[in-house]
Amino acid sequence: MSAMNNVTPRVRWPGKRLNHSFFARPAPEVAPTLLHKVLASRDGRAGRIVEVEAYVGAVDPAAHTYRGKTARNATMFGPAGHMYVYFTYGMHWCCNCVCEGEGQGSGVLIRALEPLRGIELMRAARRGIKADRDLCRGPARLTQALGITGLQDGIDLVRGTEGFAILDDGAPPPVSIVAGPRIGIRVGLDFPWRFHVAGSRYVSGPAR
DNA sequence: CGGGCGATACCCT
DNA sequence: GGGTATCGCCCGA
Repeated sequence: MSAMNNVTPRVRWPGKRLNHSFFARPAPEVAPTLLHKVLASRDGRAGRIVEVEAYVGAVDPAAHTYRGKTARNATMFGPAGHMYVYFTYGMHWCCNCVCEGEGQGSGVLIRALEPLRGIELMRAARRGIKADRDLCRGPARLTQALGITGLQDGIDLVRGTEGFAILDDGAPPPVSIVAGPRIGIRVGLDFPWRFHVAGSRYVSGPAR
């Protein structure tokens, strides 16, 4: 019984993993195509992506990478398809997928999920919050629901060998996508790089 | 459903 | 030392 050291159950991915070239494009191009894809954990938790924001190094004053590479943002300058996880407001983790190519510092922040699977695990991770709607509505809520922290900074979402992956489960793309300014920033408001599924109850911010 | 407010620790100037 | 890619709780409607 040498497998006793791994306590976490591993389930089959509920979809097929995306390939590297999907992420190797400019973030504002990748972002809307991530809607209706699935962010999944190997322990069975999964949610459909319904809201994202693109951040682009060098030209985007709202991006963490705007002023160049630092210890905190190093992952964003790495290979596309990896996960950049950062800590904010003294208590919250948020996750992005790195886009374009190495050295660019661009990526897509995942802002909200519609819970699909492992909902009881999500509820436990979210201190028993009852409403499914509130489990993953917001970038820090979804990381908490899926168990994502700084430990996952830099993991490969394409190979999926480190516990998390982004999948295509065959769901059709959204019928309608809303683009607008990003949330929670003071600069870069002229870029319409927030994208969400029109009419989704699982999107953060004021309901449309 | 939406606004106001406090909590919190790390990064970078 | 200032600012932060936020959240939960409270309140009123």
